[in-house]
Amino acid sequence: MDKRQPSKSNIVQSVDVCIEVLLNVAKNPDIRLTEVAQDLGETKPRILRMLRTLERRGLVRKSDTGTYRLGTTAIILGTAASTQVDLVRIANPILEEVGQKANETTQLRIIDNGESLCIAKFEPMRDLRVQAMIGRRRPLTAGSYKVLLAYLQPQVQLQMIPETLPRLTKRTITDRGKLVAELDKIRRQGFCVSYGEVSDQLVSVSVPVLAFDGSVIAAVNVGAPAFRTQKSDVDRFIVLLKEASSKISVRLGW
Amino acid sequence: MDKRQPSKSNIVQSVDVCIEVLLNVAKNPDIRLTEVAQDLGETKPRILRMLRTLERRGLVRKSDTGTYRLGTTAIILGTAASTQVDLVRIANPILEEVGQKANETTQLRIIDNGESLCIAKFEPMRDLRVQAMIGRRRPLTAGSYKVLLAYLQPQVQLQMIPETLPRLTKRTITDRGKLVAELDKIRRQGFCVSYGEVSDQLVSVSVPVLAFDGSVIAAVNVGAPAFRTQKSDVDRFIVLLKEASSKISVRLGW
DNA sequence: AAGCGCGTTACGATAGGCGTAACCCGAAAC
DNA sequence: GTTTCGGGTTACGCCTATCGTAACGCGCTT
Repeated sequence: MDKRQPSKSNIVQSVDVCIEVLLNVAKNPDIRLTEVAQDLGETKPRILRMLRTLERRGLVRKSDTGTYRLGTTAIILGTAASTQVDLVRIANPILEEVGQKANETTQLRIIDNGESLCIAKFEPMRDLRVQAMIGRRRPLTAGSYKVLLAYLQPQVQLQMIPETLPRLTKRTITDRGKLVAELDKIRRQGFCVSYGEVSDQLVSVSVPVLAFDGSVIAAVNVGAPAFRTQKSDVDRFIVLLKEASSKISVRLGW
Repeated sequence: MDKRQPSKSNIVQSVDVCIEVLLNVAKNPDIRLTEVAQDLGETKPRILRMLRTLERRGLVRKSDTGTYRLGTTAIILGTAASTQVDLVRIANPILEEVGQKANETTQLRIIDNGESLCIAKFEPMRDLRVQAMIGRRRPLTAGSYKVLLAYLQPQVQLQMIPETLPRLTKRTITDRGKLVAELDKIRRQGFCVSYGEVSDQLVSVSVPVLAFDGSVIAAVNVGAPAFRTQKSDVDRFIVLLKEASSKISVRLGW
């Protein structure tokens, strides 16, 4: 999969390492110099230079105990980004609308690096709700995020499905054949409902967001606790999500 | 101002340039390679390598017309950052609370590079409201953000005040002597109200967030259209902001 | 056809950045 | 108290990653 060309490349290695450092700090708040160096297999002086450079620009901040976190410049970058990435900018108000109507958590997910990645979300104001998190990754093969897989070209699809399917709960599909059959069914019906495949006691409904040529751009999703979700609710979610999906497609320019 | 030490430095220049590129793309969405190179006074091949490296990691995205925008990784970085920067994480719900009660826009601003910088905000749900933007900078010498200046050490304060004060509206203070006197008054009363100093027709109220030692960390702010803001409203805002400020101070650990 | 300007590639020269080694310092160990 | 350890930091000489020049392709305008 992840084939990085051995040395022949037109990228700047030190910059690339520095990005790794930044992402590492993002993932592990309050990490120390030595840990970063170990994680990335680099030397301490090198990482120190990188962190100092990042700190000077406010991308990371060093606490007085010597640990590193992201800094204010990263916040600015992020908010700028969410207005610049069309998909997110357009989907955000729509996710909120669906979330308000369903009174449950909604998400926008894309395929990234063989996984599904949450890039926008809405959580309703109620005590008990599904927790979503921008940046969180999930396998493509479990839960209703399977829709992302279902609309790929067959050969791409197959190479996205790993040999062994990770089992998250007892309901997770772990047989490749069964999964492919399920994907076929999803494509025919245009949505996917998952009962406790990712987390027990959670229902998840997803609908694909399609481009003009039928290729899949993203998935919109409602997640809810199973105990308060009737069949009729699921049906309602599907309708809401289908509306949302086509609204996003249109506003993206098709 | 912008003094970069000639060569003696323990930072990685290529990384530093790359950050400049990133910030440049953030500020100018849909910018082209050549423009970036010109803006930064660098050669095109160099910037091309940088952009490619950033693109590979999803920090920027190249459109099919050859323009660059921030990418999804930047969004992830940003949301991670806003949970990692203590001040922002703590202030956000408090800003929302004040904003709901005042039914006007609230902001959290810090001193950054001789300017005031918005790092968190809340906008109420009403048709006409003050627009706030994370990342937007304003001079320290105009508007109620003067509170940030008012609580600095006198000598630091003076060196933050430029020779000539930028005039934004006819109400902006442009005389250094008058400004210093005003700052003294602000420090004594503990807040600052600005009527149309930054934008005509806008009222802005700010209260400092202080550390245990009395040094200023940030400012919390309410901004509102003048026509619907009575003296009594301003007084109410001041009370709300003072509560908010001390709540933030406490939750920061003092 | 010629000219322009953008993005891109190739390549040889060089200085930027690398790792090694050593140092500092506080905390833990003894 | 001294010693040891491990974190962070500095110094410096070698080397290669990275740079800029120059040239190319290509689309659009003239």
